[in-house]
Amino acid sequence: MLDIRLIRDKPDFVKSRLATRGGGDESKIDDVLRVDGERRKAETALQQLNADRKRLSKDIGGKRGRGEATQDLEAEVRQIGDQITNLTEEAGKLDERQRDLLLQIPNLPHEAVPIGQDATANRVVRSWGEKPSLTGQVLDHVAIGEALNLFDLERAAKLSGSGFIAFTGRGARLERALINFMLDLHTQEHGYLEMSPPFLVRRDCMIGTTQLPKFEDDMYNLEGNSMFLAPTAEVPVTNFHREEILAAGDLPKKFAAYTPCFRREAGSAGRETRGIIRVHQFDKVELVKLTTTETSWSEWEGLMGDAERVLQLLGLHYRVLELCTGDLGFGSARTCDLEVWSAGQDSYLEVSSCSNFEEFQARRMNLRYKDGEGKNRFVHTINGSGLALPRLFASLIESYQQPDGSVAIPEKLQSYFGADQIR
RNA sequence: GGUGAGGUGGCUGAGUGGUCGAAAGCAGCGCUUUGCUAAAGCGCCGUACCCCAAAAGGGUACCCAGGGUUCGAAUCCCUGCCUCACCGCCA
Repeated sequence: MLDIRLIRDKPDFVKSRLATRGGGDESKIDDVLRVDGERRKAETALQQLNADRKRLSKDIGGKRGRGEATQDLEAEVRQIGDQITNLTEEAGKLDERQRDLLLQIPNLPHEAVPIGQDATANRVVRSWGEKPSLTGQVLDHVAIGEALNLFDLERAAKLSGSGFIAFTGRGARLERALINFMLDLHTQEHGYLEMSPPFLVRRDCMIGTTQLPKFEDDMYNLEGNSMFLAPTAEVPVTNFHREEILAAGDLPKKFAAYTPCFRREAGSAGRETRGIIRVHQFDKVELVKLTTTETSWSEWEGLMGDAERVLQLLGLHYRVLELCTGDLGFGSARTCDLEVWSAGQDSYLEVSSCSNFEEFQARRMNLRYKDGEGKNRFVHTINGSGLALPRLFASLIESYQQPDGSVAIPEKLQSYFGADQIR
């Protein structure tokens, strides 16, 4: 959520930054300002009435103590009370309307974000490793997985419909090995605190991390819409300290969490849906940082490096893509995607989005910290997956497929997997 | 699911209808005095929002949340949420 004071003070700046996203959101700024003006007017009038009532009520108390008549005063205060009732309702509605509007406005892109309309303007920042040199027929992950019985898409569909996966046997073991490998790496070498959070979260949490109100159609909800299946561990983990005031000395806080993720993927049928690339439920190890204003950008770089390290240790070729303004997520100020090479698809595959939200999420969560001067400031939130499992899995078995149909296991993973190959 | 107890400022903890935004203590900050790793005294010490061009200053709201009673609610009533304890059920 943007700061209403920033919008009041620099409306043109806010509009021009929003305009770079190309979503037309800048038109909402005038609406917000109009409602804000009305709201403040109502609030000021209301406060005057409250002050009057307070003063007169005390007079009544005093007069009664002296045995004086108070009927006239009481009638006056009663009348003020009626006005207060009406104005309170009006002010409340305006306040709610302002909040609704603010929740619909995306974050301002950071000035370093390349300007562009869509994904074609995204910029490759760097790449690591080389595409694997595969000899013989190159299979995609579906063919490999089916040949080696690593997962069963047909039977998973029998259970839950299309878009679900069941890992089986060595496939399940490999997935688990990847999860354990990542968690151990992030907690033991990168200093993250492991967390195993609830997967079901309240509506307020979904608002806090910007899934709601805009993207409700993509979320699974239960219990009469009051509980949601988390679409990413970002939701429970980032909200963990919501409505708290942290000490600056306790920041940054770094969390690593493995959870399943649940997404309806409404409207994405037919897009990138082959195999296990886009499913309704997938496992992911997520990284979340809560930082101060001063350190958030270096922490963002660091988080990205931590996620990249997984790919490096697994020997997977990847590239880092900086998203342009038009492709940036709703709440993000700046995002880089990590994309691994998919030999089977002969293209890159997103496995992680590393985003810095600056204050945007913290304002929604009311998550603050006390800085060195004792002032309360909003925490900066950063997250990125480290990484989405099915896609990482797909890239891995495609990259390490052997001419004889087996799959080699990277050295770092062997102790977790318990073997050096799958055949 | 049942029964009981309870939710007050960073913490402890007073406060049962009127000058209570809230005693006191602890913690924290500042000053003074004395001065060997400290003590004493004094002062300050919540958050949000609004008014004001801004500062100064002023105001309103907030004692879990939402309603209600009342001229007036931390205080009385109702509902909800949460915490704790015990019982029941259960992986």
